[in-house]
Parts: sequence; C-alpha cells; structure tokens
Amino acid sequence: MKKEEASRITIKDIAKSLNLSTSTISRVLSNHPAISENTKKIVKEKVKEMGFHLDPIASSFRSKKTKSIGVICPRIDIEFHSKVISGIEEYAYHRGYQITIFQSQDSYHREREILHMLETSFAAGVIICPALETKRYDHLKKISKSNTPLVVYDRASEQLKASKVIINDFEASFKATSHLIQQGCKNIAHIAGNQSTEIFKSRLEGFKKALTQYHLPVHEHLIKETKNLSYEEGKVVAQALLESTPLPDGIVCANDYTAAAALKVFRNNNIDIPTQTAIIGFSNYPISSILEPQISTVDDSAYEMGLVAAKILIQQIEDKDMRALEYQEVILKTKLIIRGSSNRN
Amino acid sequence: MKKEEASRITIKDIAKSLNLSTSTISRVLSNHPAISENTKKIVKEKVKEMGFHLDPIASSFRSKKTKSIGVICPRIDIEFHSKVISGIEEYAYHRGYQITIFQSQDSYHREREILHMLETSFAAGVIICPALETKRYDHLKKISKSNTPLVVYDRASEQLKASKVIINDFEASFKATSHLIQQGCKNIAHIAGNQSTEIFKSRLEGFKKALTQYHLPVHEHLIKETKNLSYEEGKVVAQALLESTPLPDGIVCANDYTAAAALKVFRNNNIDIPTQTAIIGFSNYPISSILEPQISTVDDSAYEMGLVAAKILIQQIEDKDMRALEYQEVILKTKLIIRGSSNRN
DNA sequence: CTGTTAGCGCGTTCAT
DNA sequence: ATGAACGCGCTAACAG
Repeated sequence: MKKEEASRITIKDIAKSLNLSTSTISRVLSNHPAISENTKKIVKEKVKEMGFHLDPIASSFRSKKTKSIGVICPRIDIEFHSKVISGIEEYAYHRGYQITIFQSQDSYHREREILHMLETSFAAGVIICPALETKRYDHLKKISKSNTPLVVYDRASEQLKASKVIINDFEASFKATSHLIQQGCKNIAHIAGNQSTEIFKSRLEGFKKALTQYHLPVHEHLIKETKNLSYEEGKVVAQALLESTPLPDGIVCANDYTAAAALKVFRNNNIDIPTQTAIIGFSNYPISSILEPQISTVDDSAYEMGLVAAKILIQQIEDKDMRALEYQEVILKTKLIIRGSSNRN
Repeated sequence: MKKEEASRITIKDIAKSLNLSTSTISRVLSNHPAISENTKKIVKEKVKEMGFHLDPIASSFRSKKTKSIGVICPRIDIEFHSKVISGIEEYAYHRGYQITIFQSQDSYHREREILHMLETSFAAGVIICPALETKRYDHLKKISKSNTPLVVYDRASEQLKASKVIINDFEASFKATSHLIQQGCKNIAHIAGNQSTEIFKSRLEGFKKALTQYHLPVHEHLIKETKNLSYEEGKVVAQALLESTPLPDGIVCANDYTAAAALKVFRNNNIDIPTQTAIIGFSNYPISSILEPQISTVDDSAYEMGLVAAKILIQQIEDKDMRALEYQEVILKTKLIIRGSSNRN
C-alpha cells in the first residue's frame, strides 16, 4: 500500500498530468506572453481542477520578489493613521499585495530596526510616515537605493528626496484662516502643533500668511504651541487665550481635539461661538461633527492619502519606467468644511 | 579584475571564512544544543562582524514556517479595531513576529478569500474578528485543522469552537444598567446594536436581566434596535424615545456614538442630563470624555484585547503542549467609567 | 512556442 | 560535536 501523502500539490504535479514541462506551467501562471492560447487554456483548467495554487514563499525565494508592502506609522490607533492604512489596504488588496504593519511609536531607533528588517526580507515596497524623533533620513535613502520603492506620507520633510503623498498644509491653513477673516474676525489666535514637525510649522506659516495678506497684525501672544495637540493641552492654552485682552474673535486650531477644547473652554465662559469667537479645527475627526455647535474643519483626505500612496508605490514596483524617475510628489486637495463654529451668516 | 558582486552574504560565506560547514552555522543560528560553546562563540562573532542575517524567505521556504501573523478585521479605521491591532502589533513586535493586516469589509466572501490566502502562505497563525456577514464557520475550522493556530476576538459566536478573547458583554451591560438603576432610574430605555450579532444580543440580554433582577418591567417599546449604531441612527431613535410617555429616565446605549446622539437630542429638548434622564454608553471612545457633560461608559479593553490575542496565539504557535488543547477562552475585565451623564450625586 | 537544466539559501538527514 | 549531501517549489536562462 502506498502511503497517501496529503502533501501540497506542486507545479510538477500538473506538469506531469498534462505531459508538459514545469516551466510551461510556471509561464502560464505568470502570464508569460509566449504561450499558445490553447495550452494556456488547458493548464488553467487543470489548475482549477486540482485546486492548485502557487506556493508564494517558494516563488519569492526564487524570484527575490514578494507581494508584501511594509507600512510604518507612528501608531495605528491614531485616527488619521488608521484611515490612511485602511486606504492602503483597500488598494493593495485589489492589486494582490499584502500589507505588513509596524508602529514606530515615534522612535527613531525602532524605525531603523523595522526598515532594516524590511530590507532583508525583500519587501516589494515601503510606505512610511516618519517618527517624530526622526531628523536624519539616511535609513530611508538606504532602502530606496537598495531598489525598494519608498513612499512617504504626511510628515514629509523637504530635505527628504523621495516620493511623497502629502497635503498642502500651508495652503489648507491659509484657507482656514482666510475663512475666519471673511467672517469678520480681526484678532485671530492660533493653537499650533509641535514646531519641530514640518507640517505644523507649515500650518503656522499659512496662518500668518493669511493675516498679513489681509493686512492684519500677527500677535505672537496669540500663537500657542502645544506638544501633541491633545484635548487636555488644548484646554490649557484655550484658558490662556480666554484671559488675553482683547479677547480673540477667532481661533485657528491645528487639529480638532484642540478646537473641541477651545470650544468647550470658551462656551463655559459664556463666549458665544461663532459670533464672539469663531473656531476652526483641522482633520475632520468624528468629534467635530458631533459637538454642538459642530466644528468647522479642514478635511485632510486621510483615506485617499493611503489609496494614492499605495497606488504610486505599486506603480513604482511594477513599472520599470517609473523607477527611472527620481521621485514624485502628490499633493492632495483639502476641503474646507464650514460648520456652526465659524459660520456667522 | 574580479567583479565585486554586492550580493547578499550567506551562511556559506561565514562557513568558508571560518573553515566550518554550513550545517554548523545553521545550528548555531537556531540554538541547536549539540554545539560546543567555543564554536558557538566564534560563529556568533563572525556573524556580527560580517553583518550577516538569515534570509527569512529562504528560511521559511525550507522550514515551512513563517514569523508572520495574519490579522483580519472588518475595517481598520474603526476605533475599536485600530486599538486591538495596535495591541497585537506591540506584542508581536517584541516577540519577533510581523503582522499582516486585512479588512474583510464585513464580507463573508472576502473573509474566505483572505483566509485561503493565509493558509497557502504558511501564516504562523491567524487572529480574526469575523465579518458581520459570517454565519458559517467552516473556513475558520478548516484553517484551524490545517495546523494554523487561530484566535478569534470580540465577535466570537458560541457555536464556534476556537480560542477566543472577548469581554463579557452580558455582564458589562448588566453592570451599566444596574448603575443607572442605582442612580434612581426606573424607566430605562436601550439603544441596541444589530441583533444578528451576538455581542449586541448579549448587551440587550444584560440590560433586560438587570431590569428583572431589580423588579423593573421590561418595556419593549423602549428597546430600539439600530443597524450599525451610527451617530445619525442614534439621533433618529433618540427622537423616538423623546416622544414616548413617560419619558425614559435612563438610556443604556450599546456604544458611545448613539449615547452622544441621545445626549444631544435630549439636551436640545431641555431635558436635563443626568437628573431627568441619565445616559451611559459603551466603548470609551474619545468623544465620550469630550462632550459636555462627559458620557459614562464601559471601557472595552480594546488594546489589551489585542495584546492578549497575540499572546495566546504565539503561545499556541510555539508551545506544542498548547496545541494539544482544543481551545482556550479569555474573558477580559470591563470597567464601568462613571461620568457626568449618569452621576446624580 | 516549449523543454532542459540549474540553482536560489537554508535546514535536515545520515554519516563520521 | 561536526560535515557532506540533498532537496524544498519555483523561475530563468539557454536551447531548440
């Protein structure tokens, strides 16, 4: 009695049962052009009949290529990143790629470690939002030089020459500020993010630019920097703003948590929003549409950012012509969402 | 002139440079017992000196084992799941595992497809929160039988015999309801989740049990089922509750979005929260602590759920004794978080 | 258009 | 305690 090995069906098995060579099977399975329509059909039928699937590991081993995209973000459970990743996964899935996710926890060291791992495991490509701690970019350049396509999203330093998907934070903030000015605000404050991060610098710059453009003075004491734009920090700085005279009649916040905090602190002190002070946030988080009044904000296109990041990455992976390019930058549209907290009409 | 191939260093290279065989190197690298302390030391030094790393693909190819955990969830950008995944990643990372993430989009078909993929790519294990559509579990049983450890989290049907990490939804809801009763509520409503999902059924059951335990009547017209517990749906059913007489003096909501909606609708109609109507939510989402008054809720230990899921999965992967077990269930503690929306003292 | 041949880098016998 | 030799399943020259 032969022992019935319940072992995996291989390319060899179909080759044998069809009196063809393994290479032919392999070629059919990888859509090689030089294959007759007829054998193509026969092979595909047999493959289905026998329920065969390529062993992806063996395949990667041989070709030194995988279908796996490494994604590195600071933390997965931050709304913005989870939306981006959702977009990446959705696009990648339909293109037959898997995504492997890592959290840098905003640590430069951990980020390097992960990148090194990805390099030695033949990741098809890497999508990354650099850690806050990251100020040098040689590890990114290194993986890029090792012929692994790289796309950076959101926090993309200008020093870093690599493909990027970003929003125009400067312009978004400029638009938000201009909107408040158009609502009649003349003494506008800004709750800013950590100024060691470029996107928050840009938001501050956009804010200032709008003021000067409309010939309004920039008051440094109305610009409050925070460490991480948390709700709690927001309350502290909002309290400080509340005590400045004259009272700011508008606040541009670098995210929705601080906007929510400002809204709460001001309302608790009987300042009417938006007539006495108008408020606008940034990111379009769920809370912004749940609070009363709803908070105006800038939609940051997070899901779309992930979609596009995956798209240009896969383009670079699959299209050799694209590899010739140094890099490409995609700037996504942002959308001003005007709600009760700033609408005086 | 020799061509300097910048090719990967292999186990062979260190073998040669040390006059040892490749098997010895391999053994050192996998902590084989039958190796002298001395050669162990020598090899390890050389490995470090040459900056060598095992090729994980070749290694997987040979051993039919990977260090990759497949994670399937409905959507990544739902707060609960992003927290769970964050916990999984954190634990897995420190144990040397990578996580590959998929979204089922609550589709049974897509879930099957992913699972099949995972099976043919030798995933070390799988962590899954089944899709809403999933009513049959043969695909899960199949992968489990194929010797791939499986852990289910959150939505774990009782029919499904597999390792699980869950919270006791029944008890959590019971506690939440009891709390309202202790605050003096006697005519309590429930905004329920989709009753085709077990966890939401359990929350409804826990709600009913608390009422009967305290000898309060269960009024069916005060139980409002929703499709997906969205904020918008919450507003609709809250409006309906507002119009019922007598007015409910307490509302137990199956999540925080509907609790936020109830809060808003009731307050807009000048019902004082919590004195006229007390409200409690479920999940401890950020909004619950930002609204005014803050919403009482039940913390669902999402991050910890991920941590534990990864832990018991890796245990089953690495410890053969654990494989002998049919399965294990872990029930996590939930914590009642009492805030302004229900605290009448 | 198709077959033949030769490994990829590693883990694992079976020797010694 | 160590080495020699084999082959996992597949792809990619090179032929023909």
